Amino acid sequence: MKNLIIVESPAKARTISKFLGKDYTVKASMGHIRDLPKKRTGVDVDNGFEVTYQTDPNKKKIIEELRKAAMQAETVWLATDEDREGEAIAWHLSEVLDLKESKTYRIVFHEITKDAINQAMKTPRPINKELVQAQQARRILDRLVGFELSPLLWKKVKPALSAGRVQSVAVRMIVEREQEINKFKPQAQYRIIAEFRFSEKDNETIIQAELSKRLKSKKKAEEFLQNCKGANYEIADLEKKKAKKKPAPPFTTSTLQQEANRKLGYSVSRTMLLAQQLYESGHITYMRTDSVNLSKQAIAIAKKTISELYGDKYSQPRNFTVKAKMAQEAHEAIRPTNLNKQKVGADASQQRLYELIWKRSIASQMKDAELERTTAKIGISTMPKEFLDAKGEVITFDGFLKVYSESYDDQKANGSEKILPPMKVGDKLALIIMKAIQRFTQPPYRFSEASLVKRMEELGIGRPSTYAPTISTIQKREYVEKKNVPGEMRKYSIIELKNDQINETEKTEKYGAEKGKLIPTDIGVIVNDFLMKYFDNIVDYNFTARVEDEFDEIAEGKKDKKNMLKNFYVPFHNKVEHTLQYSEKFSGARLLGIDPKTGKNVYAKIAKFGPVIQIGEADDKEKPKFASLTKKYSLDSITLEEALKLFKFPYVAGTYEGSDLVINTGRYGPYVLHKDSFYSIPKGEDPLEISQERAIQIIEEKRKVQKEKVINKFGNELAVLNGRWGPYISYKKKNYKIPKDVDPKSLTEKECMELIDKSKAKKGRKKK
DNA sequence: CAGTGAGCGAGCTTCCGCTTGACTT
Repeated sequence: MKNLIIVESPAKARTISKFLGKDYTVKASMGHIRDLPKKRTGVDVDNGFEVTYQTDPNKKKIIEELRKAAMQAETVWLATDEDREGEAIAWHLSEVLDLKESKTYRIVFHEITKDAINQAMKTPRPINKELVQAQQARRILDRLVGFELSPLLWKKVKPALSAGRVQSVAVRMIVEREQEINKFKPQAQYRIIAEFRFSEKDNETIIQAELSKRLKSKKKAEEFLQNCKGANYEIADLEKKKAKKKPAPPFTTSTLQQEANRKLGYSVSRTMLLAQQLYESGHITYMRTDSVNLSKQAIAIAKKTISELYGDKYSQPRNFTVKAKMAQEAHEAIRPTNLNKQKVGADASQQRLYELIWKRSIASQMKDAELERTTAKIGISTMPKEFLDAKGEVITFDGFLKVYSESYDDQKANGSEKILPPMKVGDKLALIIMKAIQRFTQPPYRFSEASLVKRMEELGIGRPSTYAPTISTIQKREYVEKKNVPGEMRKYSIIELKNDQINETEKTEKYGAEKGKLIPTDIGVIVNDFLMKYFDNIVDYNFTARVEDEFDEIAEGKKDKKNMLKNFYVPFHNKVEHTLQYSEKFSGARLLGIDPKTGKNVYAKIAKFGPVIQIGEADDKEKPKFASLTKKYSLDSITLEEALKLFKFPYVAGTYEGSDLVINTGRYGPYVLHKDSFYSIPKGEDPLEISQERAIQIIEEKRKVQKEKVINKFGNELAVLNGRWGPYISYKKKNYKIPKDVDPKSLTEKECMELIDKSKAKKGRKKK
């Protein structure tokens, strides 16, 4: 073997090996090949922050393969990504594979084309040791922060919690957003809208207009309408303005996650899974990137495709520059590998994601859209200083809008693109109706997974490869929950002026409802309070930005890794030690009041197994009593009355079939206990209010499901069962799918075994 | 994929970034 090229991703390796001849073998490292130990820090803080690396046991096979290939090769080309992590991977490879400097070259390329690779091989360079040092500094800092703060949380708050440079700031953003919303006091204002028609020409067209300012009180709104009684209206001024809209740049990981969430309703992890599948089948470029750059070749193909599909006048090749603060741009933007393919993907959800990527990439290479915005000012004879505005917008050239337009989180469904009828200054208008509608100012929106990623990217916290995992971590630790907020009802008033009569009516509206948003839990709030109190420097929004600057200086050789780490670690570690020794247990205890029965204090706090109510003090002779909070309540809002009710558990809701129906809450939520069997009470029901009838209903429902569960049984190990997602085959504790066109009831034992064999065979193929 | 139902104890938990499998529905 003459040449061995090592890249990070196997899909990339496959593509490259197609370009290159027999003299080249291309292999993938599958990311990092070794790391700090799993169970201990692996950093000798007293000895210049020397580290111990361990090879990942799952990577043994790959490493052996690479080592063998490297020994056989005349030349080894380390072609990992051109960023801090990629440089470190190259260095680890050279260490672990014991590569000889004389036959090892470090190369980088940004486009996966034959030319780019050949060019890269003409300009090899040694491994950049400073950049590797910077990566080590990053890794060590994250490890020390995570492995010192987490155990502190176990001791002071609750076991099995975690904290880190990235996740703790993400939680902080969600907690603070919720606090802002709770603090928010809506202000009422009045919006004046009016409908007119022309009094001297065509009577059909209705013109809608609005007062540009809002009126602060009901009194002012009434006055305004009073003053309009008997008024004449005419067009006082007409203004036409030309405007342009530019297409958004091609997708990065973060913008793809946001748009797929807004337009397709995909979660961040679903988007990444589908994108990975598209990437592995060769349909799109790499999906973890912070670059908006397109290759020259891609721009050229886009130009050709746009001309063919829409005509030359729609094409406008463009280069975009990065917006993201800490972008490292090791890859291109996310785009179709073949921009002339409009539709690809193995299933509907892949196709929809691909279509989105295709449209965004193509639109980014198209002309600006041109618009004409018209504003007509309508004069009111009784109030010479006030004007109502009628606004219209016409698209004079659609440009990129032909293909794609970006969505926004706060997009309001008010269809602003209205067209105004032809009119001129002096045209007289007749009022049909004028309304003063009470409107309330709005609190900020809660974060969705995607808008959280957007904010993280703005602050430079996390990387494209970690956005999705971070979001799942903070949910797994139960710091935040993804939930729907039902919203509440409120009244608002409308004052109408019609035929010179003023009428007031009251209406009801729903407000504050949100879907799939991130909401902090009690534990999330308390851990954040703890970190804000003792480690505000770590959860500072600019902490990452500041250390990133220092990592850059290390990479440029201007700063020493050991000094940087020492300057951070010494005060940090002292603070950890000090907190460990001197601070009380941090339970977020809140005194709710006095228990009328015992006269003892009632607290709401976090205990070892989550949020509880405690009656009495820990150092009393008599041990305090505890009750867990049910889902409905949170620590910072539960009242004394509600808290005392929780001590009702376990209680008897009635009897059934001669046995008690006992209601209780346990490890997995509230349940009904009846004759030694447990029946979960569905989420959303208040377990304190379970009647005998409801308890019986819950039991009967479960019995019915269990009865219907077994469709067919063949011996002890094989059965056709009904599960949450429909019928399936269960065999030796493993489950197998039943094809859609097969009737599960008619399946024989033999047919079942055939299906099982088939699915095993399929798996075998996939492995290869 | 369907059942689990704590709370002295002993020993465990944890970070961020790079990758894709193995699992399944």
